[in-house]
Amino acid sequence: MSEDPVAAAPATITPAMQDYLKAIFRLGETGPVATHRLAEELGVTAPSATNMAKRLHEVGLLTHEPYHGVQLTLKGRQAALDVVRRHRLLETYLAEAVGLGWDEVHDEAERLEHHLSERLEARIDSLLGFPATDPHGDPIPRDGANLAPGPTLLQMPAGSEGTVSRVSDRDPEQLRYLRDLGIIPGARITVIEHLPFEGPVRVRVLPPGEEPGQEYVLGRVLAGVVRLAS
Amino acid sequence: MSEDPVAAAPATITPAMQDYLKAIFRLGETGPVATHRLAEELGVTAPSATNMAKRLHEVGLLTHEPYHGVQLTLKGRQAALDVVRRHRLLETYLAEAVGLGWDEVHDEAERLEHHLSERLEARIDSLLGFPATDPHGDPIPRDGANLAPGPTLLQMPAGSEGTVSRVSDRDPEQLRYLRDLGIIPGARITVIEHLPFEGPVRVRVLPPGEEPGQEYVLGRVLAGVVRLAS
DNA sequence: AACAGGAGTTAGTCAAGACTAATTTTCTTT
DNA sequence: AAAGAAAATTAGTCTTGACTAACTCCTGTT
Repeated sequence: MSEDPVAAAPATITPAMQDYLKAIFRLGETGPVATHRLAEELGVTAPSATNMAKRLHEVGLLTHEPYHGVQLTLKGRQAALDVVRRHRLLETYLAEAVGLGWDEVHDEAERLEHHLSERLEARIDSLLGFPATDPHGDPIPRDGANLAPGPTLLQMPAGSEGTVSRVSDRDPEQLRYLRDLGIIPGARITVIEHLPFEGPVRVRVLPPGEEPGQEYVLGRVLAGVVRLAS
Repeated sequence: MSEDPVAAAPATITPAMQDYLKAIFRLGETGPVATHRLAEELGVTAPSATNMAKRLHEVGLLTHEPYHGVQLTLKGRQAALDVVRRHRLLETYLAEAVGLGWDEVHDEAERLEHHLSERLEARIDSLLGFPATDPHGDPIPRDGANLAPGPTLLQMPAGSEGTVSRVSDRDPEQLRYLRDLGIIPGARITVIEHLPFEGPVRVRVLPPGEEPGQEYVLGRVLAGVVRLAS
């Protein structure tokens, strides 16, 4: 009897968890994040980071490959975006409506971001006129969609599953090829494994409507062009 | 070496401690507070309350006479007033500046009150023009000064008339109901009669600005929650 | 190919704060 | 004055999230 690898929704994401997710999001734009970098970023010891990594892995917010760093799952990425959104919205509000200095807002937002209800978040957003960026010019994520175009298959750890959101439209040849494989927006896709030495990616594809699902191996160029919904 | 009986300043007062102090302050206007009342108020079990009482005693925020309840020390009372002040200031701000409804502000303030920096507290106070009372009519403590609450409708004899000074802010349902009746701070109210056998109370209400006045019958719970200016 | 040193993990501890179960005090009622 | 009920406490457990100490894995040198 082992844990479900496709872990259920975490009942609640504690403030500490939110801080870790946010830090991983910030550090992890390009690949896995080493636990010691995480520890350093958060000002905790290395074992604390490992420990939290294990727990976040268990609730399915990230994947933790022992000795090789952590990577957010789609769910984890969404949760991180939620926190970043609240943080930047608060910074904007504190600067514009409350009149705090732009050097003061970060610390205040850091304390409040974990305790903002959805109702209050929405109200502040609307009072500010749905701003696109915070006072430092950083974009404020909205609908989980805007900030990032969504990760490519290359960036997703083995085992993760998601829905294809878009496919680069540059090369008609590529597009036709991918369409023949059923890799089109809306298709469900599972990353089975990354083959070693910068190798290709094995995936299982479930085109919308079709059932059995089919396995393919995609070269890195192709895998880097397919993005999942974030 | 043992603990100093005249305990030193507690390094930090945790959010949980703040909630206990606030509840004791609210319940303890007249003498010691029984731990089971405290537990009930906070929605925890009796042992949890006893346990926290012991810890707060150790850091000198209250005195705990085993089997005979707790009482705030001066330091504890001051800490409680700080929390109450932040709570009521936040309620006022959320209602006046953010535009939340008077039945919504309590819950939001409850979440944020533990994470308000002194800087932000002072800024909000000044933005509001140093208000004396919150939207429910409760006084906002300042410099540790506090005020006696007026009598409730239950305590007023038939025939007496007065102005509503404050309404308990605990239950949004109650608040909406009372507001619909025009029972808000500033309304004129006359107690017509107390119905027999612990019965409800008949009152006439004159909301501020409105004229004719209207008669209602209030259950004892509701009547016990509406206070008149003293 | 061995190995040093750094990164990562395991094991064990601690404090806050909640819980249940069992026990003790105090109060009320006959 | 004794019995029961109600209130309070003790004892022991659990979870979260941090820590130190000790061990293991990985990698870049020689």
